[in-house]
Amino acid sequence: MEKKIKEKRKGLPELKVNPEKNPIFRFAPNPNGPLSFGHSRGIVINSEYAKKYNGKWILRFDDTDTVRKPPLKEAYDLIQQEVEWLTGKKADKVVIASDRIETYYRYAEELISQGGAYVCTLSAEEFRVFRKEKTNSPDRNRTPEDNLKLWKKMLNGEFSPGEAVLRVKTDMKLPNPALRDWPALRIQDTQKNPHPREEINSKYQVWPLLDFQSGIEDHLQGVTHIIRGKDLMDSTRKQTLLYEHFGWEYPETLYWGRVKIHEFGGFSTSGMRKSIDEGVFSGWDDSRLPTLASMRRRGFSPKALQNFWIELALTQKDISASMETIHAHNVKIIDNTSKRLFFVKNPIKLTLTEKILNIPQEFKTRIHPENDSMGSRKWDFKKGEITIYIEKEDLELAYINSNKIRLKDFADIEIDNCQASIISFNPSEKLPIIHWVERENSAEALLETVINNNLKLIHGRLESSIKIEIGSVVQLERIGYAKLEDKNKLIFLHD
RNA sequence: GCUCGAUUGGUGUAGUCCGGCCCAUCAUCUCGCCCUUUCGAGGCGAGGACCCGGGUUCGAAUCCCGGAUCGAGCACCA
Repeated sequence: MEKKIKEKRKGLPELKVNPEKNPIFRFAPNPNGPLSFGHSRGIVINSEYAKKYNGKWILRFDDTDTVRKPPLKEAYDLIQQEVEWLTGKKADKVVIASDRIETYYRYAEELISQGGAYVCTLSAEEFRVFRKEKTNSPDRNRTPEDNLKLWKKMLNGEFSPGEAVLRVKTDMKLPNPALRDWPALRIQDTQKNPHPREEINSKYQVWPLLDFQSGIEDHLQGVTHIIRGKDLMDSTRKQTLLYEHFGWEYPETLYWGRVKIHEFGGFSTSGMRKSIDEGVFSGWDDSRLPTLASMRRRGFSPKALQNFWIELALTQKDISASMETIHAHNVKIIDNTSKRLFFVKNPIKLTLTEKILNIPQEFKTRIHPENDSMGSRKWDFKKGEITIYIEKEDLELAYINSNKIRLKDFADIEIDNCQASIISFNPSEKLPIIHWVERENSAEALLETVINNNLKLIHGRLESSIKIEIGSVVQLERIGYAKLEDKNKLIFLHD
């Protein structure tokens, strides 16, 4: 009698691994743009598993469509940088499909020679009828020799796009229509649509399709586990059929479901690319875009994204998550190190006089409320009278509190027509607490944020008592977290 | 239409293989309260779920049958 211990699983589920060899994972984006937030799931999951099982993971650029999803030249480098940012290190290996076209050709030829593939000269539309009727294409019975001749013609440019395609022989009676004699390589007019990588350009006009390229490459790289979206389930089945022709063993395969983020509408990489070109967005790192570039720019911690995806784990369920969850993860990481600062939006100027109580020489408060080791921030005041700024909205808040309000960490004041005076240093009444700045200890600053899906620059005054490094994330008290992008320029992260 | 796949609180997730330890886990969320000179963080408490219908069984979130719903694929896209 064995007592079964049920322990709650935390993090990623266990994988079937062969103890004899270290597993190899891969993530294969199309470099038709930098990475989107959605891509980060594939990177996090695959790299985490590689780490967990002491394996490797390969970053592979599946850049084999020069017409509909043309690769973006800059994306190759950008993606590698983003991967490094997200995982904290470079991918263990980088493979570019367009560098390996001739390898794919060799396997295509081998498959033709074995009678496992044939050149089909039916148009896509014509073939659709055969697929539907479960009948063989008239080209299916050609000998391997004849197919090889036609294949050479494809390579020599004797066919135009759509006139010939290499199909993997499966079985036209297969219940799943997607699997019936699926296309492996097709012709693209690379004169008209050259590959953006100069070394490739118009060099090839016969290009593998995803199922073929990916299937061959996974085997060549010794990939042991494929973890990808469930939209690629049929791809697994197609590739399994291809592996049977070659006598290869298909890797362990797992899937994740679709993810919808409430706040993001439907963005496709190609759609974003178009909008950026048209000037609708300022660039790939526009705050409104669900790209890694945008999240990185705003100051998200890569660790937060990792935790988010690990928590969602690996299920085939279609899920719909909210940015709030990601924010919650991020706050946990950044809060402890984020310096507190006052930023007054739409500042209203008030003169603080000594009508009731005198103004002290200085103002001092902690940089972080719980973390004393971060020290304090201090403002020196001139004697007699100083100029302070509060938010317009907060002035209204004072009006509904008999013109009284509490300046955070400082004093209760009474306001009388742009003149204010300290009525108490201790919180004497339950007054609303607001943030504020003093003229000599603050500077004009801009806060970039998104309002109603528009980019807005909010003018304000930022406390200048402590030096904030450019690129670091601070908490603007009562507003939210923001990153100092430049001197006197902040970009809003989240609240 | 055909072929896959999924279905646990508002949102995610654990448990489902090997039925009892599950009047169902954890996180997020919402609402209270506490602490705090932030609308931040923290603490405490509360709220809220096994898609439906049958069956098997002493016992079903878990096994079987049927249905519903959602999603994906059926591209010379990835």
